[in-house]
Amino acid sequence: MGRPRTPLLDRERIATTALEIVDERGDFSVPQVAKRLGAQTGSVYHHVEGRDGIVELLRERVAAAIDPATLDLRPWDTALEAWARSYRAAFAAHPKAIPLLMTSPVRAPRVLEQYERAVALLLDAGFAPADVMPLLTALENLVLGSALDLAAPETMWELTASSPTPRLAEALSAASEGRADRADRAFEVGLTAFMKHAREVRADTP
Amino acid sequence: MGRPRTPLLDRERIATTALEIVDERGDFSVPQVAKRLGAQTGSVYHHVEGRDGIVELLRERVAAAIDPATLDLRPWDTALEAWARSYRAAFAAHPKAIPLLMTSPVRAPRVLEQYERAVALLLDAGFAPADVMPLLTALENLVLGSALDLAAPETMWELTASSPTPRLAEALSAASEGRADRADRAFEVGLTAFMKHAREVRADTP
DNA sequence: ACCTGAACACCGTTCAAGT
DNA sequence: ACCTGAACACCGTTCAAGT
Repeated sequence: MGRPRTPLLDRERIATTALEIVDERGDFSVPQVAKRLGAQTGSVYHHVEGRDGIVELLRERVAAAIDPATLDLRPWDTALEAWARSYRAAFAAHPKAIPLLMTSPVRAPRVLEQYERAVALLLDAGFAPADVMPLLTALENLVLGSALDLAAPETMWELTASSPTPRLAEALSAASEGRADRADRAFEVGLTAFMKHAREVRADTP
Repeated sequence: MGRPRTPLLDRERIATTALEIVDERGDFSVPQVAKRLGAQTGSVYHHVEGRDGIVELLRERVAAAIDPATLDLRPWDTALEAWARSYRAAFAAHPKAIPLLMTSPVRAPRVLEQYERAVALLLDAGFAPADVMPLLTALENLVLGSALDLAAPETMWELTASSPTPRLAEALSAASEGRADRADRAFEVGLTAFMKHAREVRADTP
């Protein structure tokens, strides 16, 4: 046995396969990845820092879909809003992966760089330095919270006869149907609220 | 062996022990719970629907700390804001448990009942039925997203020399120190924005 | 009814041994 | 350098057998 002529594994293929499995099943294991690539479980550890390393790879993969060009837009609020939408869309493309990726925030260099540019955007727009991080963190919370909603089970609001909830039923039927639709609308509400507040904070900055 | 004179296990003790372990280690296993209660692993399955059942128990436990009396406050915006704060505080009391509980939303009868009352609060305050669920879902996203932030690792913004981020560093040093503090401020920003938006939506409702 | 003890299939991780 | 094969400690879950 030993080493094959052409390598079976590399970080690229491991990440692709793991994401494939997660998209299908909502989770993955190292043996599953290895088997799908025709290798032994142990071999994976020569390319990647354990299971956690693969998860981090997935985080970077998904985050790579965030469009950095949004931050070139002007004025600042158009840019920030477009960035937030692109950020959420990147996660929405892999709904089953969201619980796995959500545990810790994306801190890959590529994303850190975008935060750097988002900070510059706000500072150059006239925001007070002390206001910038709380605003960006709140925006990140909004994006991740809404993405989590996207991953929630479909029968979220199963109304049982045991606990009567007539007003909730009324509000639910008045809302549009479909869970993606519902999640999208909630995101829009949150984003609208955030952007409006951000504009006011800037207007109040001397 | 067989059955002891006084039962070793019940749902109550299983939940308490599991939460204890999660608070300490950030995760738990069925064998760990059993061992701490002096029982065999298999015995746990006589009281609880597997590991997932225990997680659901934890969700209910943590959610039980949400103060329902907040929803009795008036006017409606005071009530809604107090409820959101209590909701988040319930999760904040068990930061290490958050990633475990976040995967699916709390849908225990006790919490569903509170949503029923929150819906009634908004309907009675004059909100349009179609606006209520998007608003409440957005508020839930805000609470959960901010709770997730609370569970994030401490060294979130580790700035490496490899990718220079001077503006980010500037914004970070201008913000107050401490991760809990930072997370709290971001939550306040989000909550302020949301409440302001909700008041405007109501004012625009005929 | 409640628990034991053993079994099963599956993990994540490490490491000597091979080419 | 890259992979195998085997090992280790640990899972979640089921179930006959005991009292």
